[in-house]
Amino acid sequence: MSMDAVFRALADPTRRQLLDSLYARNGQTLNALCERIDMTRQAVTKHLAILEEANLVTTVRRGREKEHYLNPVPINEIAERWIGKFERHRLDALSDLKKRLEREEP
Amino acid sequence: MSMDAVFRALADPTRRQLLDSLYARNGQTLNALCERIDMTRQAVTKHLAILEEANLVTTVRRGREKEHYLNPVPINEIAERWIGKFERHRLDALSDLKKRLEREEP
DNA sequence: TTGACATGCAACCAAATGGTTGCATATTAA
DNA sequence: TTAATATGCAACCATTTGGTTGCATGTCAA
Repeated sequence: MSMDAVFRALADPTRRQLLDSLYARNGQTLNALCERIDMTRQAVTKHLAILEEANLVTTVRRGREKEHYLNPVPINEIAERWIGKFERHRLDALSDLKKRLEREEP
Repeated sequence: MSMDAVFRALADPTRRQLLDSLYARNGQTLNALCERIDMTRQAVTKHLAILEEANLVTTVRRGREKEHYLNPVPINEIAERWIGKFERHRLDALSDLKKRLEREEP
């Protein structure tokens, strides 16, 4: 699996939306994924193909349907590339704090 | 800072190389960054502008030079988007194991 | 002050990208 | 078997992207 394909795949907002959709409900079919996106089915198919090639999505054929599953491994490798392990814990803590404050303040 | 800009910035291999370069040695000037890349200075300038817009790189003007610094915060946010906190620890452990095996085996 | 050095800006071009339409194939259910 | 459903493939097009060249501006050092 080339990291190049992963980054290219993540570059498009529609493809990120697809990942979000699968993160919310894993194993959706092509038609199910299309419903939430204002775009032809063929366009969505292309996006899914790119996500599959990047190994961010895995598919299982089930009869005439095709189920899509999110694979988080490549995303984790991105973080590991530019964030030292020690620093990462610090950033996570910071991010947690920020979220907690956002929930309380407004 | 829009996540859209971050993903777009990371999509290009040259820009990722620039981040790698800054991860190795922070605070490099434009000319220093150009040395390792087979491309005109103007092209590199454009790439750095995109990284800056995504807030992945911060710059400090120092006389006639401009120093570039890596900002890891947006990268951490990517990981947090699609990886649950619990799952992330599991993935990190897995990744660690894999790295250790790779070091021993060959 | 003046020449060399470091960076900035803009016009231009080829290639990649994201979308469309049209048609083909395969599976399920009546 | 046949009609409806679910997906696949290919040609085509507008826009974006990544690179170039050429010239302008600003700063340091002799």
